[in-house]
Amino acid sequence: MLRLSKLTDYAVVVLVRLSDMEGVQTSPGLAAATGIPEPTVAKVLKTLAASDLVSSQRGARGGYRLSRNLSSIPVADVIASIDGPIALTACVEGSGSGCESQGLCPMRGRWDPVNEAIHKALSSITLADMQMSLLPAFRTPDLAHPAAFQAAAE
Amino acid sequence: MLRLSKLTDYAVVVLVRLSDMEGVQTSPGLAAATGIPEPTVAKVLKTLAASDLVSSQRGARGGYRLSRNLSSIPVADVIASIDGPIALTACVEGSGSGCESQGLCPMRGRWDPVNEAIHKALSSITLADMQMSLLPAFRTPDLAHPAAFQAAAE
DNA sequence: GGGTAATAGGACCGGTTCAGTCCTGATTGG
DNA sequence: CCAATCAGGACTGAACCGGTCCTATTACCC
Repeated sequence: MLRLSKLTDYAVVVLVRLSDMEGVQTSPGLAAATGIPEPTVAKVLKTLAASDLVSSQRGARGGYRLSRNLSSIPVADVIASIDGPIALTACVEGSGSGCESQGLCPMRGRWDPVNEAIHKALSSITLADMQMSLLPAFRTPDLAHPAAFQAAAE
Repeated sequence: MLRLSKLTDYAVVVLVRLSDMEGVQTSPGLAAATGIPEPTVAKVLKTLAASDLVSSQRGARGGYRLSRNLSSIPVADVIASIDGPIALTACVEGSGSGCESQGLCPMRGRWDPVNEAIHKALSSITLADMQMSLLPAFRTPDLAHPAAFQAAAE
């Protein structure tokens, strides 16, 4: 199957949760609220901040907040932020030399229409859509008792 | 990015090439025609045969042939054959016990609309579409001199 | 001004997955 | 009966990824 990176999954959770909370939120705070380990939440938030999906405030009393509304964030943006450009490809881009079978790669351009279709599909779904597809029980978590999340996650 | 398995890429190449050739083709023959190593071609064909995308003939003078026309094979079918069901997911299915955070997984069902959109997109594109998006030079390879492919691929 | 709380941005390690190969058996034509 | 071919699975080496941690840097607050 098309494997989605776990980090992307976390990113969606964190962003949705962030929209439920008021003001700036620290990464330890979000970790407690989501049940995701703190270092991992921090990593995700740093990546999201680099793509301007969240804005960050450094220093004491700092933290993160959404830089746009959930309905203005297509899931394509989140995937692109964490996993890189959306493209179904087997060719490794890091190699610099391109495909090993230089210029004769029979794949050249073959997947383009597929990628285009996928990108279009992912751009039409926003985080607000994903938020709504949750079970109601998880839509408005009891923020007064974040520990309940921790316990349940074990 | 959404990584596509290399085998799936090979599968598309082999299927398109298969449609260009007459009669049943052996896997060594297709390996020579595509420049893909023979054991790998054999593995791909076995998998495709298990999904009925190609039909196989065992024994001497046996081989493979397409079981449907290229325009009747959505790329979704090829991906599903090689990579398994099309679903963007971070949850590991092999685990049997499902998500570790039993029943409280905040993801539950969240990606469903996304998967649906992707599946729809991939079902609307056939191998015939991908064949056409090739550079003309590679559309009708010189089958009389398959060695040219081998040499160029090195 | 100094201490504390928080983000920024890497480096790093271990586990998992995957591409690729090979081996043994089953089937069929000559 | 022999040779050619597919079927199916085991195995290995390498690449990738998740997760953690460490060291700056920045800003608030006393």
